[in-house]
Amino acid sequence: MDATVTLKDVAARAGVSVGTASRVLSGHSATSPAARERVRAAATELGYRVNARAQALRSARSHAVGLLVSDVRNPFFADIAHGAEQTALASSCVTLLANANEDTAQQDTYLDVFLTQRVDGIIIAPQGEGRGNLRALEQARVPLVFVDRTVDGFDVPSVTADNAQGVELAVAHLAEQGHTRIGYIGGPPSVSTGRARLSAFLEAIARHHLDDDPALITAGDFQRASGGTAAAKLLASHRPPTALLAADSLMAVGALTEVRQRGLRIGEDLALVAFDDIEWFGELDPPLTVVAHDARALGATAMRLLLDVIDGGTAESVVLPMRLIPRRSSAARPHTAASHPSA
Amino acid sequence: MDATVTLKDVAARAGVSVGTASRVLSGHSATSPAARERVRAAATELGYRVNARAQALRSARSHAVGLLVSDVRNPFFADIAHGAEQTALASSCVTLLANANEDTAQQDTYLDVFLTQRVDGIIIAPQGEGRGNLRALEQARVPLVFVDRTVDGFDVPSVTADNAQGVELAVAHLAEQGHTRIGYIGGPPSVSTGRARLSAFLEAIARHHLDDDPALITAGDFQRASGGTAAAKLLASHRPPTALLAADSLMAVGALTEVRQRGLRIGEDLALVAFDDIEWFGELDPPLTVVAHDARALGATAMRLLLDVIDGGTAESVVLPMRLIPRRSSAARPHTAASHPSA
DNA sequence: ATCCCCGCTGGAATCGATTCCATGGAATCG
DNA sequence: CGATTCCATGGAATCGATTCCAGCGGGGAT
Repeated sequence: MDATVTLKDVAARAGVSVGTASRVLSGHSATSPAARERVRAAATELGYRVNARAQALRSARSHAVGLLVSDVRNPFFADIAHGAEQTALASSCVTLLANANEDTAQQDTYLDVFLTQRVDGIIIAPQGEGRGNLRALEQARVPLVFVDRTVDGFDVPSVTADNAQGVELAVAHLAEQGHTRIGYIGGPPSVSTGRARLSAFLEAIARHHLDDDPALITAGDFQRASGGTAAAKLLASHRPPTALLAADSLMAVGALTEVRQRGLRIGEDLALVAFDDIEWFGELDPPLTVVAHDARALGATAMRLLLDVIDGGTAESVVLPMRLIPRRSSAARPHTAASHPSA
Repeated sequence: MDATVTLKDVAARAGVSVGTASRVLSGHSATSPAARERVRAAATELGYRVNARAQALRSARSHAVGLLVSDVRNPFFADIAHGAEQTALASSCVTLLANANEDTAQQDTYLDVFLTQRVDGIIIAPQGEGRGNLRALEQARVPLVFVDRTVDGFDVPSVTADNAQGVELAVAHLAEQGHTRIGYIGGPPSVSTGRARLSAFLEAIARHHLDDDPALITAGDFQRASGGTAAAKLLASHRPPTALLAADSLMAVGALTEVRQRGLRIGEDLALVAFDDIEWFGELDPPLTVVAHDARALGATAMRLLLDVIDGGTAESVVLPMRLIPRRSSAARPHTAASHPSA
């Protein structure tokens, strides 16, 4: 049971050489049944556990992969982390967790640590323009997979959500309810999902012949507070929107708070649709309509891709579908909204 | 920039032996300024990065620590993970994340993986009675720290919340509002926090001379669904409670849903207080009164303790205080509750 | 019966970094 | 000026597991 039991000890107890012991335990080369049995018995009796560090030094694999997200406290990334980690475990790989905290410098710090630890591969929801260590990764030929986000100019397999489809679902849903003025609370242009969702929104607006007033377009930073600021700006405008579409869940919560403080009722005076489903969005009052992707599947798929690349395969990027989950927050119809007390 | 640059390459380029190169880069032994400069320059030019695996094999430290929680998707554990991980990073240690999924078998699987990876130490929010691999850890003398929960019979430093104080705060708060019949939705007796909070509740009830009707005590499993079941049972009883106290956040959400479905209004017909503050509890309608501990501090403190133990120190267990955050969900006064429509 | 082949084995090299040991040269002191 | 000390350094052993290589013995084929 002691962690300091080494292969040499096992070999000695079994009365064979370390070479034979290794062959038996890794099961690769031919070994005699007698040796096999004795080595296995010795290993069990001594509580032998292979030293992954030594193994990693000799062979190329370390059975450790890095996962770099912006913040696990964001339920969306927590789901990704969980999906990735469970998939890794099934291949007996450990997951090194890293939070970039929306900070490019810390992202670089962690990539450096990953490189030093000689991980077998890295899954990352990248920040910024991909200058710093992201390039170093490519040059070091470390298997890499992007999840949720991508960076232009990198030939790296990715697992993303179908943002265009998601936006279309949301806009179509609101248009169907009769809304023509939809206020958009977007993400930062420095993140690929921020850019993709904005352009998809502009296209969807045009496709559905809705109001393309530039005053209806705002941008936040995917954090809660910015959602409130954006909502305030939209609602204070000359002709306020009758519906809001927020590009992520945290900004949606910020918007929700702001709307309430203005005495407006979501789902009655104003419709609200958010990206990313979070377990408790259905518990809010009113429950929030969302365009959701399966974050856990995102993480699990990314890990599968990564393990494939590590094994020498050539992974193809995957785009997962989004789906609309209509709840009460988008029950508002514009005529009602038109009569709401202006702020 | 290539990951395959080795110390030998650096030494060759600097025109010194590997021994000298190692001494310069680790900065331990005396080296001449000339050698220092040449080695450093060579290392930078080649983009040398020490191989942590090889380093770990030779020296005792691997600069990797394991963190085992039941589920990162639980915001409480996500906070712990974040706090722990950031603290580890400051000591340039990586954090291996593991989800036990409330499953003792998977907990054992992960402990095994950690042992194989030869981590420097492990932080764990333990499950079960501590049979399986938890004992193996103790025997292997791997530095260990318990977080949030403990297991009887283990002499392991821990970082926990002051459950007794938290329960007292909650009960005192409700008693002050005039409640005498408080329904308790507890955790599983297999988890230390479940046991501690229940006994603290019984003591607090006695101390405040409140109704000690055994029908007011229920237990769940810290998962959402069980909170709903428990609430249903409490509310269907002959003399339903006028206030509910839930031993964790997920069960509180379950109870909330159940209460709503019965047409009762939290904060008016019935008071609800929950353990664990979660960012969006203030966004619920009504905002939830909670007894909270700083989960991030819990994780950060646990990591500090662990790093201390790894460095040969003898860490003392820490008990962090809890505090009451009163919000509208506990504004209900019992006389109102008494007149609510019975289910 | 001889030869060859194949399965199994022990021994040794290897991965990359650390650290001990011995040595050479310079510096210091009597 | 000679002897002792000390500092910097190169070389080698080491950590634990894998894998190549050579050899040994047995069985089958001719």
